[in-house]
Amino acid sequence: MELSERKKKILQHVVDDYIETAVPVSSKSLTERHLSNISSATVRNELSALEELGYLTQLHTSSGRVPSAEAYKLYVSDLMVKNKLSDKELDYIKKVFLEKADNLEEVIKNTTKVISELTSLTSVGVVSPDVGEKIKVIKFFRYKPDTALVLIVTERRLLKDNYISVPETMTDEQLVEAETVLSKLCAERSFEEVCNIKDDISSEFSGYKNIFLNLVEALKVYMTVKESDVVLEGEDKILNHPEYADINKIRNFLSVVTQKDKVMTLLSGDGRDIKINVKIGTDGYEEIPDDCSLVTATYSANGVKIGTYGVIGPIRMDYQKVVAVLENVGKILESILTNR
Amino acid sequence: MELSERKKKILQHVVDDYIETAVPVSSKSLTERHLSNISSATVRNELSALEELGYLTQLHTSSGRVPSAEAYKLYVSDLMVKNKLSDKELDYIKKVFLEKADNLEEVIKNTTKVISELTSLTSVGVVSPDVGEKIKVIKFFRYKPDTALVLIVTERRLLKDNYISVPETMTDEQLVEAETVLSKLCAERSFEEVCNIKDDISSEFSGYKNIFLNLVEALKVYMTVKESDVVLEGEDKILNHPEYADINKIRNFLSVVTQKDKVMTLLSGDGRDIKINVKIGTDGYEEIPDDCSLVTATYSANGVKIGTYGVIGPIRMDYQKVVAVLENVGKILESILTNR
DNA sequence: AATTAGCAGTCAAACAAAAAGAGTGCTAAC
DNA sequence: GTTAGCACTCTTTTTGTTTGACTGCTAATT
Repeated sequence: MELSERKKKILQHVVDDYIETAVPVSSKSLTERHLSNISSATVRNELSALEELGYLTQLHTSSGRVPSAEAYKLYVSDLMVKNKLSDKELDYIKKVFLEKADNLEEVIKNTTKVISELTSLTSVGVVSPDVGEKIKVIKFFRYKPDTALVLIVTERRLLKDNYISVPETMTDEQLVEAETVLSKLCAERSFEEVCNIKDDISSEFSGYKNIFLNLVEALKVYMTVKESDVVLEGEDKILNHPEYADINKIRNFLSVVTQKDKVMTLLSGDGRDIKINVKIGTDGYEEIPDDCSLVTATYSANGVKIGTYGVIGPIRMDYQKVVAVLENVGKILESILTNR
Repeated sequence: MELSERKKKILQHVVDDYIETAVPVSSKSLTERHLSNISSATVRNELSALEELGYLTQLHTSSGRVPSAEAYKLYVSDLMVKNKLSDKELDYIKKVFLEKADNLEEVIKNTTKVISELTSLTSVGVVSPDVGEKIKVIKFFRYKPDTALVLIVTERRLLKDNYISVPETMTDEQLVEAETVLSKLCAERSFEEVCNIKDDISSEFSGYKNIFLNLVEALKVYMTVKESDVVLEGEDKILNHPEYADINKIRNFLSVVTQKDKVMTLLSGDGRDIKINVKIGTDGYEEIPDDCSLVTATYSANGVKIGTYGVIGPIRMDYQKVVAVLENVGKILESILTNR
């Protein structure tokens, strides 16, 4: 059912005010602040109707109204006035991204830092797994007699956190040889493809079968999101929100947010095309406390999805600001990543 | 002034009980629980004297006694009975350290995880900077036309988080050449020494002066503690302590603990020989909230200090357990690191 | 001289009752 | 459809009272 214009307007003000003050919104305050042309009694009737429709709730019979999860959803999709960031904020974003960042990981870290700073919320970022990434070069670096560091250069980043064991009997020359051969084998293929050529290794490569199998294991690690790919920033920001005055709520929130694996499943869920994605309330996601929202955006370079970033915080968050920040950061981020 | 045996005993019980219950300790409870041979009135006299001496405080005139920072210090150094860990706990520690860990960083992460788990406190770990470390090999890996990854193998670890820029005009062969030459130059010298040979580069090396200068910059990064060398675990554990029921206290604590640079300065301060180092209350350390303690231990391999680890938490913490955990983890850690 | 019993005094915490205040819902008039 | 006005509800704040856990002190005891 479509709401009347007036209902929409009133609902918008309720959400606006509630986000601003964290106090249940009364009919009187609405007329005083925004609706001087109609009486509080009229507003009361409308509020009552909006409650009937499921957009508002009351904590008790004689309290003001609080938006429901449904109301927030409508607010974000329809009601909310899109905000622009101040010049100061824009400058801040630009400044941070001007800093030297040699690799994707640093860029993500900067991103979450900026977002958390500007929104005063906990921010999360994750790099998508490398499943479809094309490999450019593979390099082995033996630094212990039986262990070698694996370096993998892909289109977008340099992976360097994996080790394979090599036979101590293998000479350095043989290892270089293996490197050359396997690099050739993998070049221009995606992680997925490389993992699937397990069986038909031609005679040319057969001497390095063991190393290759180790390599495949290493690749697999990068094909699912790793904990180290999840970046969190400002976990403590939640403490500044009045509705989190209760220790148990904080504990609950932190227990979600400090477990990176939980955050991973949260973020990996949405592979949709929508740029900005808002999950309000549980929305069926068990991982989030039901008074939380998750607002995320995906970023891509040259049309390929690189990762997801966003904020997680109380359902009563400043969506105007959050969306504005995510959009602006997104723009800058994409331009940086595309020009690499 | 030396305390009488009886005073010591009473003080010990007060601290024990207070650590256990978090409730101010009364004369009656002391006689009931531990001192059935003397009357509560006598204990009251002793408590009063101990308060006079600065070891105990009262929250208000008719409350039980709470240990002062001084009392905790005395408790840890003199009074406390050293505890042994249960077999279960020992097994747990051993199990964790049996897991494969290819590098020092992973070992530290495991260490902090174990400590936080067993003590229910926030634990911190930091790897000492590499100032005096001897370099074994240096490797450049060009992964973008103008950027190369620097790999440095030292006695204790593989450093791989630094990039230098190289002229695009430089061929891969020249880079390998530079690598060989500089590796030779640096081998068996410490970071410090390498940084100081800036001037007298002999003609043999002079062709790579620029690269060398870049390399020195990279080395310098490892000569001070970096944020990524600081590991924190269980930041949320503080929420389980009853004296941290106040949001502001939590905020205060978390603001220290989430800023790795603050933790860095905290941990880098103590280069003393003492194995276990206890800082109770502020003790002049501005960084710690004054109702917190920091208990740390340094670990070394083959006589060289490798880093520091420990716990940070409320002044009322289970020092018996903390010390026991740190000592046991320390033993295992040193044996692992020494045998590498 | 050290110990102890006993008691008065103190203070926080728990409880209860009352008052104040903010809002709504409803009715009747406009 | 809108609005004024009032009764009603429920929270929050205030105030007062009681209870109980301690201590400190004094005077008696060992």
